[in-house]
Amino acid sequence: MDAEAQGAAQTGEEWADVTPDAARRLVGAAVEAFAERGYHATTTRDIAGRAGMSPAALYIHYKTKEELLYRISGIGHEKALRIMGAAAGAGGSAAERLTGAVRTFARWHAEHHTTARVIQYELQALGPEHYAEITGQRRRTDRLLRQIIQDGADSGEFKADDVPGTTLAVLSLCVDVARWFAADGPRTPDEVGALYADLVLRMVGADVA
Amino acid sequence: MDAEAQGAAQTGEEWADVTPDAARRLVGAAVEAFAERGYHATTTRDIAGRAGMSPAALYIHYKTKEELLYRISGIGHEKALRIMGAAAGAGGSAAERLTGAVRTFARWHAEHHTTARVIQYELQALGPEHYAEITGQRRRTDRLLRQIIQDGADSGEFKADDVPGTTLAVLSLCVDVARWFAADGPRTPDEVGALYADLVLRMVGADVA
DNA sequence: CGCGCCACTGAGCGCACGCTTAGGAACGCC
DNA sequence: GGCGTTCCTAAGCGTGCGCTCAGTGGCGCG
Repeated sequence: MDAEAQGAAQTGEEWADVTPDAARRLVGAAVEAFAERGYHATTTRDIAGRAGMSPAALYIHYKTKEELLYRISGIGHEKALRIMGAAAGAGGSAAERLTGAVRTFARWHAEHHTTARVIQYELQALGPEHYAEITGQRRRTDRLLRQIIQDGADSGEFKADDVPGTTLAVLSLCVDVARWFAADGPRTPDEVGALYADLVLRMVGADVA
Repeated sequence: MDAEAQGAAQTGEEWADVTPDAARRLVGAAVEAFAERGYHATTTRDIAGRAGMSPAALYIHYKTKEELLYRISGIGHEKALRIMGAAAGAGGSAAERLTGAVRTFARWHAEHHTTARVIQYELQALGPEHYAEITGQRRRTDRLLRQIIQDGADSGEFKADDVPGTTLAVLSLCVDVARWFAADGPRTPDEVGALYADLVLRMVGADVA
């Protein structure tokens, strides 16, 4: 499965590598609840209920409610990092790599908008050391994208005066997809990815095909 | 005071038209607290404490904690709508109007990032009818921006294939400033406005000066 | 069959929440 | 001074939270 296909594939089992089964169901239930109402407005009773368990069962698998958020954030950000890494490591011109990166990154945020919402907008609920760890993961993702844009600027392929600023804008654009995207809306994740890749290529001053 | 200056001016008294004084202090305290920790993680005791009052004093001026958020959202969105309206109503080409709109809108979200954070990311905490009302205000802002982009597309000034999609992306970009902007960061609100105006002009395929 | 193991439940602890109520200080007005 | 109004506080009510713990059912294993 190449980087392009990875984003769209298997919406079904996003948490496949969480075991045992009960722990996985809890993660799924928590993501749903956190995305819908926010971390602080979600109760452990609600999470356990959605997973078909009693409230006490949650604490067999996770020490606290915060640890659930931490696990979700870790797995989610790792996935985001892998997507960006695959795009950055692919061959081709800077424009081709940027197109791939934005298309898959934006598409992932649309496709998995519930997970993305949680990992992008509920981070502040993490404890300080967990927060710092996740922030580090996020910085690595940023760096990969910045390097692509820097490459294009260096080679003259892009006309970007402010590489860090442009990187920030591109990431911000992709991440914010998680906020507004609705599964029953007029756009498919694929369409969002294509639109955003096109818009971003213009932003960096590449020749649009 | 013209539309361009309006955004940057008087960071000090953002809530000048809230009276009496105690009600205004409560709004200020609530915005600070909501922006820092989120609506649900903020307690009425915390808000009252920041405003230098006892917890009970809050309920003299506001019926519930939710009403505080509603008032903040209403005033904030009205301000955002006025900024966009001033830019849309200004004279000049579509490119000039779009530049002004993005510059002031993005700058406002940077300058007032605490307020903006609350009104853009805590809306879901509102009750259903308050939420619907605020959503209406937001749709009016969207429409103003879309019209500018549509004008440019119609006149051939812009090359935008997907006007609603481009509008969505531009708004998303500006709004998300509130999420990442830090007052002690490397960029001033003016710089953010200028950078974003430039990036957006490229996005719509206008000739960049 | 008997035993140990362990995921799980029912009941509930202690706490902090949103919000209420009774009462009082400060002030304007006659 | 007497009185009403406005704005506020101290105290606390009822609720639902995150989390705990003693006990249990069902399973694998000899």
